[in-house]
Amino acid sequence: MSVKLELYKVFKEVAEAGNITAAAQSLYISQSAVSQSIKQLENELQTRLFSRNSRGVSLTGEGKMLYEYVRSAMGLLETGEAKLSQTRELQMGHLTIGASDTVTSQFLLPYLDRFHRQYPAIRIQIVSGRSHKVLGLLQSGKVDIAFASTPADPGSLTTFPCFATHSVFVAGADYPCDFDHVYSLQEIARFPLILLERKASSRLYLEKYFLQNGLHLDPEIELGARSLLVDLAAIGFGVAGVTEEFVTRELESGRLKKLKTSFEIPPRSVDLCVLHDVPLTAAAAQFASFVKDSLPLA
Amino acid sequence: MSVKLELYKVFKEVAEAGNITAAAQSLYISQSAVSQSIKQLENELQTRLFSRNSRGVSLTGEGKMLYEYVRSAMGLLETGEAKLSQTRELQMGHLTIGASDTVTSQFLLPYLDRFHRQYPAIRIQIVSGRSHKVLGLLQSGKVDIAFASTPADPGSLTTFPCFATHSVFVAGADYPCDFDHVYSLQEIARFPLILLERKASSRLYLEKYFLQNGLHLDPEIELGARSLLVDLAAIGFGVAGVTEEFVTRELESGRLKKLKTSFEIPPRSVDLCVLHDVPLTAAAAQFASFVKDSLPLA
DNA sequence: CACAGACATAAACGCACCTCATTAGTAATT
DNA sequence: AATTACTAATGAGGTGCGTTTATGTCTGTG
Repeated sequence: MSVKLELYKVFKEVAEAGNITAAAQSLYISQSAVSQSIKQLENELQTRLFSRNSRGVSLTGEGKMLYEYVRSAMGLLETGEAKLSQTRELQMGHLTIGASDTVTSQFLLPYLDRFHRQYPAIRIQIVSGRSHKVLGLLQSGKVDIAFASTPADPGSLTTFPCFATHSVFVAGADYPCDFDHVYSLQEIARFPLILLERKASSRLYLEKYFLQNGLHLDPEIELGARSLLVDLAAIGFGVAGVTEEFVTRELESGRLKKLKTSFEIPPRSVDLCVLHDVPLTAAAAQFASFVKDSLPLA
Repeated sequence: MSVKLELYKVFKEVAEAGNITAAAQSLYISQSAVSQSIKQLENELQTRLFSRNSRGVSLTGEGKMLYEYVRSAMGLLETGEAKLSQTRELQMGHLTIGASDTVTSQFLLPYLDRFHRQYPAIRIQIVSGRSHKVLGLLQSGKVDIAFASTPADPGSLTTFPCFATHSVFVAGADYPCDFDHVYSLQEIARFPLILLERKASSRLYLEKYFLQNGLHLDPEIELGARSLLVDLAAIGFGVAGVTEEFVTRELESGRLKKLKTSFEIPPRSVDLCVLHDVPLTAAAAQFASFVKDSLPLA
């Protein structure tokens, strides 16, 4: 291995360009320099690596063989450097996540915990907001990564389904209804309903589902915050349409009870969203990996 | 990958020596040079790779990680170089030859035998086919070297006449003709003729020759394979136009007999063909030399 | 405290590599 | 056939850069 390694860099470039002049431009050096380098490499290896023809150069059989090794070797060095820069950046950087409070507390907390434990030097910032708001923040670069319900138009986003949410109907344990009865859509619609305000995506989703079945949802009460909704349902104000995953605590404690239904509203997915043309910061990439890797491999 | 690759060579040596001074000796450069190289590498990667202590240096965590990549990469380059030198010394590699079955068995066999005996590590592959087919294979790089009847258009080929073939007319020993009579072109043309199919180059050559003398060849029987032609001629079906060199065995055994002719069809040459702008592999060059060197120096 | 051994630093040197300029071959124009 | 436009190769010369030499600094050791 006495060959000057720089020559391999040139070799690789020329092999890929198939053209010394073009390779020289890629390398930001003169054509002459590249030509000399190739000549030198061929001398040192005592092997013809390229055949010269009028439209450029092409690898000989031996050249092809060597190229495979060189390409792999360069690849290794590159990934080595990449890993290095990643770990370096994970020792000083920040990560800004856009997600709703509920998603954060119900789904993300364990990942945030682990991530912070492993990379204590990374400052984590969480911007709360509903789906369409955090997607806006993502587009404008205010957050590195966002969690949102599957957006209608993917646009410049790359989405990755992470968590499933199920819409269910609940009521306070004392509410005068039959918790053993299996309710139909119509029966549910006739209850005094407690729903989130109309701009909440889960509310819209629910409405859409009922509308597809010819039913109009006419809530008794509309609320802006999920906690209020839970409170009102708990004191027996009516039947609340909520996301099951966000009221697990209340269901377990018995404060709320789920109504049996004859229908099942298709689950909605909370997606990890990133801008599809902007490379992630090391921290963001790492956090995304954390989440993705721990998902049930659907 | 803007890092100067030479630095990795130094890095690897230092990592393995665990000692800058020792590494410098291994690299046959000064301690200062090594020290500066490591410093430069650490700067360019913006990462501490070694921790300095009084007895030398040792890799940091990041350094260890990087070292694995560098070691593998260097290993690849080394084995690449090794393979290259093996090929150069004909200790390995392959040789792909395009030639017709007849040329192979009548002309090439002894060379193949000698070559394989001398360079047993070279894998030899022979692709069979007619002249224009193997020339196509040559152009497309499927074979390193081809043997074909002198092609009409040399194009990007370099050809080298190797073997001469003579077109003659033969018949079975019992065939009712006068084997002492000297036949003219016209007389030959009047026989019931057995010829190869029209796409065979030897057939075309024969036709062309007769046409130049104002005669049209109208064969009784056309065949695709030379062996069939021999069989039919042997059982007295007619007079066959064949290449003398390909029926030597039958002529010697007396199964076929040659008709005397007043004319002599100019011999055709089987040429060794290579692409004129692509350097040969070591194996191909060597085989070509084998063939060329043993020819009667015409 | 002096000494040895290891790495870091400074400065000057000299060559390898680069740039520039020209030559030369081939293909595709007209 | 002459022209144009590619290509790669070659020659010459200047200089950036990695090297060497020399010295400094730190740590552990007798």
